[in-house]
Amino acid sequence: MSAPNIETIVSLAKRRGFVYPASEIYGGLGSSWDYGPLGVEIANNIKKSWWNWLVYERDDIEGLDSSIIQNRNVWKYSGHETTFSDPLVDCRECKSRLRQDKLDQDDDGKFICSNCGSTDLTDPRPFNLMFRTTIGAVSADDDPMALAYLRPETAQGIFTNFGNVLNTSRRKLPFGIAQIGKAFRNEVTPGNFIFRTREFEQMELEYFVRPEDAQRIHQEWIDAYGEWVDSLGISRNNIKHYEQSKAELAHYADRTVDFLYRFFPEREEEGKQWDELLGIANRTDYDLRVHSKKPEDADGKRINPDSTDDLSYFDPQTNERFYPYVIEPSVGVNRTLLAVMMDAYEERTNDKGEVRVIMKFKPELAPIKVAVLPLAKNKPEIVELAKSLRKDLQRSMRAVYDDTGGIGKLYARQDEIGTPFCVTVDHESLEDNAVTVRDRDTWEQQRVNLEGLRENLQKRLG
RNA sequence: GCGGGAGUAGCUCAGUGGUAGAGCGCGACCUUGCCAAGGUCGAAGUCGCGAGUUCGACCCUCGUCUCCCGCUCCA
Repeated sequence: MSAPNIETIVSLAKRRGFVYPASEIYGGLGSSWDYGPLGVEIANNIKKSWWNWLVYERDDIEGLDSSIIQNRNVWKYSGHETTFSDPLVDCRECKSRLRQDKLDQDDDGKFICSNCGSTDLTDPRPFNLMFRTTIGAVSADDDPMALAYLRPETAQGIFTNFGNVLNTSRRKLPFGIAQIGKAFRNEVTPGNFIFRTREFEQMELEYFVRPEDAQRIHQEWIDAYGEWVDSLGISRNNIKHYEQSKAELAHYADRTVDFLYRFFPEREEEGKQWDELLGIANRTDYDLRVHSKKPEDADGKRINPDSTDDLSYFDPQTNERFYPYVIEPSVGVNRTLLAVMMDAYEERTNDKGEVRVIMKFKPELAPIKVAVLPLAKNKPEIVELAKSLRKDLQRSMRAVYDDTGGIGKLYARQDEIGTPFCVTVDHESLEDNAVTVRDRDTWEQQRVNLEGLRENLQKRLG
C-alpha cells in the first residue's frame, strides 16, 4: 500500500491544478490555498455526497445556510468570546509558545514551561481565535457595537435558527439541520498544507434528540459516519477512532469521538501520524440553553437577557418542555479532500521502470469522469468524431477532450488526475461505430458500441 | 512573536565577481499510432526587493519582504 506524505500531494496538487497557493503572484499568504479546476470539482463532489446522504436520502434532516457575520451576542453567549481567547506566553528558554492557562505554577506562583521546565516566560498576551471585523463605516475603536466576528464554526447559525426551522418545518424530535459553509479561526499554529488553515469549510450536522436518547443516537451517528467515510473510498486502515478524554473535551461537550486519518505517515516513529478528520460530539443541551431567554429549570444563572427566544422544545404527547440534546458530527471539507487525495494516491511502475501516478478516486468524486482521446490526430475524421463524442457525453458527465500528445502520454495524464475512464477513438471507429473504453485501475480495454456508450459509462461510474 | 530553512523560466534545480543555463512542462509543425515515442522551431526569467562594496554582482556585505517547517490546535 502506498502512503504518500503531504509533500507529495502538495506537489501533485500544484502541478496538475488541484490546489494553488493563494495570492501567489504577490508572494502568497501563509497557510492560504486556492482550489483549482480539479480541486473545486472534488470539493464540490464531496459536499454533494454529504448533502445527498443527509438531506436527501434521509427523511429527518433539513438544510440551512446561515450568515458568516452574526450578531456579536451569538459569540458572547456561545462562549466563544471568552473560551476562544487564549492568554499566550513565550518561553525565553526553549522558544516554545504556550497557553498560560494550561501551564502548572511553582510555589511562587510562577508559570512553568511545559516543554523545558523554565519559569522565564514572557508576559501573557491575549489572543482571540476569532477574526474581527467592523460593521458599518465606523471603526470598532470608536464604537464597540460595530465590532463583529467572522464565525469560527457554522454550528451556532444552526442553534440560533433552531426555533425557525422547528416552526416552519413542523419537525418532531429527533431531527437534524445540516449546513455547509466557511468558518474562520486565527490559528496560533496553522500549517501542513490544507490541513490547518485560517479559513476553512465545514460540513456540520446538528441532530436534536431527547436527552435520554442522546448517548444511543450519538453512537448511531458514529457508526453512520464510518459508513460515509467508507463511501468516499477512504481505506479503513487509514482511519482510527479516538475517544477524547475528559480533559480534552470542549467546554460544551459531554463525549466526543474523533475520526483520525493517517495524514502524516512519515511521523510514525513520533507516534504522530494520525490527526483529526472529523469529530462527533454530544454537545448536550448546552447550546440551546445558552441562547435561550428563559430556561425552564431552576438554574437562574443561565438566563440570557439579550435573547428574544426560548429554544426549548415542547412535546405535545407527553406535555413536557425541555432543551433537546445535540449530537454534532462536524467534518472539514478541506481535510476530507486531503484525505481523499492521499488515499487515492498510488504509484505504479511500468515495464520501462518508470513510476506512474494513479489517483484512484471513487468515480463519484473524480473531478473528470471521462476523457475522449483520438488515437491519431492527423485524421480529421477521427478528431471530429472524438470532439463530438465529448460534447455529447458532457451533457451528463464531466468530460474532456485531449490530443496534445501520444496516446500513452494522454492515458498517463488522465491517470494522474484520476479520470476513471478514457474513451479512445481510432481508425476502426469510423467503420464499426465503436470505441475503446479503457479503465484507469486495471488498464483493461473494452470495445463499446457508440449507441451504448453513455449508458455503459454511467453504469460503471456508479 | 521566537528558532531553523529557502527565494534563479510554469515546475524541479544547476551556476560563475564580468551583465543567465539544463531537464521536465508549454505552444506550432512534421512523423508515429494503445500505455509519458522521435524530430524541427518557438514563447518564457529586471536571478524576491532595496541599499552598499566594486570598473562591474545573480554571485560579497547590510537591510527588508515573502514562503515553508517547528512552537498542544482540534474541521
